[in-house]
Amino acid sequence: MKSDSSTQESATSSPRLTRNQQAVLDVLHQQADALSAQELHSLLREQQAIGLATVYRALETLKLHGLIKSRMGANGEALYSPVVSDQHYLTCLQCGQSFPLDHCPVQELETHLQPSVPFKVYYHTLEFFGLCEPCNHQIPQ
Amino acid sequence: MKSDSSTQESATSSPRLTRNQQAVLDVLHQQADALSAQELHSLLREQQAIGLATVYRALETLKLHGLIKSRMGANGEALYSPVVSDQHYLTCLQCGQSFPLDHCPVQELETHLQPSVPFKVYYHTLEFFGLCEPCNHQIPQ
DNA sequence: TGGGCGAATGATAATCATTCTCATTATACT
DNA sequence: AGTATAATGAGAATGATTATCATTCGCCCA
Ligand SMILES: [Mn+2]
Ligand SMILES: [Mn+2]
Ligand SMILES: [Zn+2]
Ligand SMILES: [Zn+2]
Repeated sequence: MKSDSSTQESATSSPRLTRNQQAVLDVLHQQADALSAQELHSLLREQQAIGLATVYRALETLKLHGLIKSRMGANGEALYSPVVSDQHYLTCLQCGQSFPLDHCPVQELETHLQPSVPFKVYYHTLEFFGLCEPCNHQIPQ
Repeated sequence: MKSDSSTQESATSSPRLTRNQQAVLDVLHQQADALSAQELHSLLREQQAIGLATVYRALETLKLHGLIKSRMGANGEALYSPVVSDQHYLTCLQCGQSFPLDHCPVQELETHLQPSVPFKVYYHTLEFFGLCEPCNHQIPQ
């Protein structure tokens, strides 16, 4: 179970990925949940030498190629995941916990989407915010 | 059309807002587009003395009360808007420009939502990412 | 009406994820 | 091999957001 240098298909034509970009993408594909850049860096370091800046640059490139997406974590860090994982969450505004939805409510909407401007859609983000059961009770007032 | 100190109704029971929290909320209601915390601070300063920290604290409180929501701007700053404005965007991954959608595709979905866990939903965020027409051509490869 | 107290505020420092710089190294191509 | 170009890493810089902490405000009640 290692370096699948096969993870390629995407929204773009033909992404020529560097070894590091491919390594980042592979780790993201191996993980069940979204990872922060720094978590990614730690995981990658277990197998090879790589700088943090390179991880950030790889993430930027992969995102521009429509291969990965990101959402904002509770503590102000971006969480990255492959575009193919169409996963959404209920997120608590108080404690930051995220509860996964069991299916995407806008899957087919994206294809039917009729933008008023020409635009090439790679992916979407959808998230519901509110209060989880415990937090809903201990809210002041 | 000015300072409605009446902007109150929300998802929560009875939000007792401070003068500053109300001022922040009022400015957000007056603006057509989402504002960053620092833009808000500048606008508020035109009418009254208020510290930047207070603006951030007001935003946090208003968010916890389900009165406002935020999305990540292109340059790493959070953009705040009232929850009542159900507006979504196509955002370009390359240049950061945002193009508004003309209607929300998940409006009624939110009410029908059947979470696997008890959860009080205040609002949702939905955004489509990709490349705008100009950027789609000048992408390397 | 004045005192007391907890919440709110503001100035400022601290935090910390992300980005920038720049010297070095790998890669592609002839 | 030799050169041009892109990628990399270490570390410094950036900048939005948070934490501190001393001061002030709003509010209740004797
Ligand atoms: Mn989806
Ligand atoms: Mn909506
Ligand atoms: Zn919670
Ligand atoms: Zn663009």
